[in-house]
Amino acid sequence: MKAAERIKEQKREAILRQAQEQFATHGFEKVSVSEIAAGAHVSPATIYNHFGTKDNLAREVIRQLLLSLLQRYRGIVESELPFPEKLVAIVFDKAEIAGQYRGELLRTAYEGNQEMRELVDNLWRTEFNRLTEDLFEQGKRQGHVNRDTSHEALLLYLDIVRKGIFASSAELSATAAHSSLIRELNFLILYGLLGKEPGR
Amino acid sequence: MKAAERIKEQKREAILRQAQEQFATHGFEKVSVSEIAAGAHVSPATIYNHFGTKDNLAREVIRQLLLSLLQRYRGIVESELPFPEKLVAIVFDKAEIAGQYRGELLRTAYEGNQEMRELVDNLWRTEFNRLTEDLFEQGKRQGHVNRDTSHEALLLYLDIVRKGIFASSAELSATAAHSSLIRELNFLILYGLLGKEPGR
Amino acid sequence: MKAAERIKEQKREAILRQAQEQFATHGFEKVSVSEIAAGAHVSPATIYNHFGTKDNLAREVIRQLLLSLLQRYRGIVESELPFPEKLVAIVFDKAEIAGQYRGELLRTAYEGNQEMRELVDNLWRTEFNRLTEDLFEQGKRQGHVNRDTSHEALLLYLDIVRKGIFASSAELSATAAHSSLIRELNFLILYGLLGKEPGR
Amino acid sequence: MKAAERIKEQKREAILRQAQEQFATHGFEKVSVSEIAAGAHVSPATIYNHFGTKDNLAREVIRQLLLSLLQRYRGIVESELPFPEKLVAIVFDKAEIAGQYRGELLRTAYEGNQEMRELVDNLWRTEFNRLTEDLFEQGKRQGHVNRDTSHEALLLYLDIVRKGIFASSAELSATAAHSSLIRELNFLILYGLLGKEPGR
DNA sequence: AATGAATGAGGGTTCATTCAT
DNA sequence: GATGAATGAACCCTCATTCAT
Repeated sequence: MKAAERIKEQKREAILRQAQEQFATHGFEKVSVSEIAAGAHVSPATIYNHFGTKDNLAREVIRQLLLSLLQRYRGIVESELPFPEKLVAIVFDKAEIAGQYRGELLRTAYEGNQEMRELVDNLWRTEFNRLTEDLFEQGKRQGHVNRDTSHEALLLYLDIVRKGIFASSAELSATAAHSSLIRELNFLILYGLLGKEPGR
Repeated sequence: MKAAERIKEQKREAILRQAQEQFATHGFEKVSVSEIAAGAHVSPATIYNHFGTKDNLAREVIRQLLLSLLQRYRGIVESELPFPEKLVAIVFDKAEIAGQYRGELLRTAYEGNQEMRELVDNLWRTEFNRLTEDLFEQGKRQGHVNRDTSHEALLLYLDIVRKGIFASSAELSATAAHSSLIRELNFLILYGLLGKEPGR
Repeated sequence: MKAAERIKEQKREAILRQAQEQFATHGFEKVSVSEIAAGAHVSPATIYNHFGTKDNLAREVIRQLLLSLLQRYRGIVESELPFPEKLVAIVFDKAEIAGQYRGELLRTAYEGNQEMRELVDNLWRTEFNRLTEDLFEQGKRQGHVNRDTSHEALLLYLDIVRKGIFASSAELSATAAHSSLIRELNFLILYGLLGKEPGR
Repeated sequence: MKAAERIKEQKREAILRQAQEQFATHGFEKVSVSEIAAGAHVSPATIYNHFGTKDNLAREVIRQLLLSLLQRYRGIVESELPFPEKLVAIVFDKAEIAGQYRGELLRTAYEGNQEMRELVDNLWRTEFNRLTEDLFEQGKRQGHVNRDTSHEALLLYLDIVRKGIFASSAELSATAAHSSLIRELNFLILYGLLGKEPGR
């Protein structure tokens, strides 16, 4: 019995891995269940036994993604890094790039399903935001961040930059070698278009 | 004969208008050619006479979008606004929000077609970038922008922030009323997370 | 244009004929749209262009059946036949046998669709019943039918016998040759199990 | 070992009970083997171990049904009721209503299987008919039934009325309260549309 | 040049059935 | 003997695309 369960679990994960990969590469609509099945060396019917619906499969992929994202995020926020480096780490966290397609996927999953909405709301609007507030509290306490700036605005800016980086990830990875460009980009994110580095 | 040509042109534009609208609202995959045809009071076959392919239609929609975008952009860059306001105008240009779905559309169009790729590359990487360089040259000349920062990095940052704002446009429009939040966001974009406004 | 419309109408009718035939022979669930399509020398997609849904197709089949049934029925009731022969004609009307499967089909169509329900209710409970009442009024006036028997009961009995004959049509047609058996059956329907023919 | 066999028998019967119930409620095609399995707290594979095929299961259900029907029928025929009441009891025997769906089931089972055909033929055309002949012999001996009417015709009429009542069972149960209607219906079955009750 | 009808290819999904455990 | 997992085949349906008119 143990062996059978292990095999089942392996298939389930193969399916999830394939789905995650293909959705990320080609988008939810462009990937057929048969393709995922083929990629996971499994019959389409097996996918339905496991997840019931293509939509459900997508939701499960998102759930896993969000959870792993949260874990990485918490790891960074609670690490011993200096505050500015935490910011940079968060903004560039490669794992997030896997979430590039979250926009599209989330819309599909989020709009179609009450349960999913609750999961995302709970996770994102509670856990993520709480962690981010902790982070900026640190930043303010250590004098890096302007005390007058509201948490709301900080959160929004961080989110925008992250999303923009996902959306640009193709170009970014193309120029990844130009580490000097990345350094400059970091600088712009931290000090803005018009800002000047304190010490300069 | 003039009349016949005018009618033909009107149909073509009705199709493009419908396509642009529906793609933006429901996404490329979710809109069928028949739906566009119905919306434009035209037979599906007519769409094929004009554009040959659904993908081609999408490409034409994008082409128009890019061209109009470029025009608006040029308008802002060559306007008489003070430099920081130009930046803000560009970043928030509402028209861009109409292009929110470009991500999805572009993928479809860009990946599938050599010609399209060339168009986008020419337009974006040439025209847009040249305009943006002009802009930052202004900024540097007027002392707003650090001379040491490369144009490449400035372009990238600007692009990231714009894309991030598209991706967040739902949340943004929800909180549009909170103009104080928007003001703070502007500040963060211009002066960064750690920066301090010169005069403060 | 006329030719095209004629061809379309021919295809539509070929589909309906095939559907009616196959549904009657094998039942709604056992017949696939592809089979009907093959039988009508048409692509499955064409069936969907014409009827939208397998259920809808079934509904259309029923609608036609009911309407033709009503017409035959009216023909009999309003004919010049003597009253007892009208009864026999109605009970045995061969066309009704085509409706053998109405039970199953009707359930599917009736339960699933408001519009259908209204059609059936209107046709059956209004037209059919009115005609039947006319019929029995004749019978009572001519002294054939007991004035004390309610129309409701007469209707019900007639319906039961008709449905029973559909259900037994296989056996009946097997013994159709035995016209003496049929004559006896007529007698039983008219005078019952215990009844005695007036003149005997 | 006795215990093991008893358990096996219990499962078999649970499966049959579930199958009978679900087939009667939703029809053969609409019920999946998995649903029956779930209802009987058993794995689908167990059903296949016991019955080999969904069709086989249906046949077994029918076999049981026919046998129990036969028993009830024999009970009525051999009872001490007066003849006319026996007729009424048979015609309205509620158990038959459970067989309402026999039409559909029988078609599936009967058409698909030689063995089944033989069973039904044996049971129905032998046992049932013999009992019915006994019944009408009683009726004739007691002077209720016309001696000139052939057994064949009496059998056929009885069958027709019974089948018609199944087919109308929905409407009948709807008006079940109107016992006066039922009384009238009985009268019509016994004395026909044109007949007159002897004593009246 | 425009159309309406027709279709091939493919998509999501279900289910009777099998098989290793 | 019983099971849960897996699957092949089929089903209903959609849609980009073509073609006769």
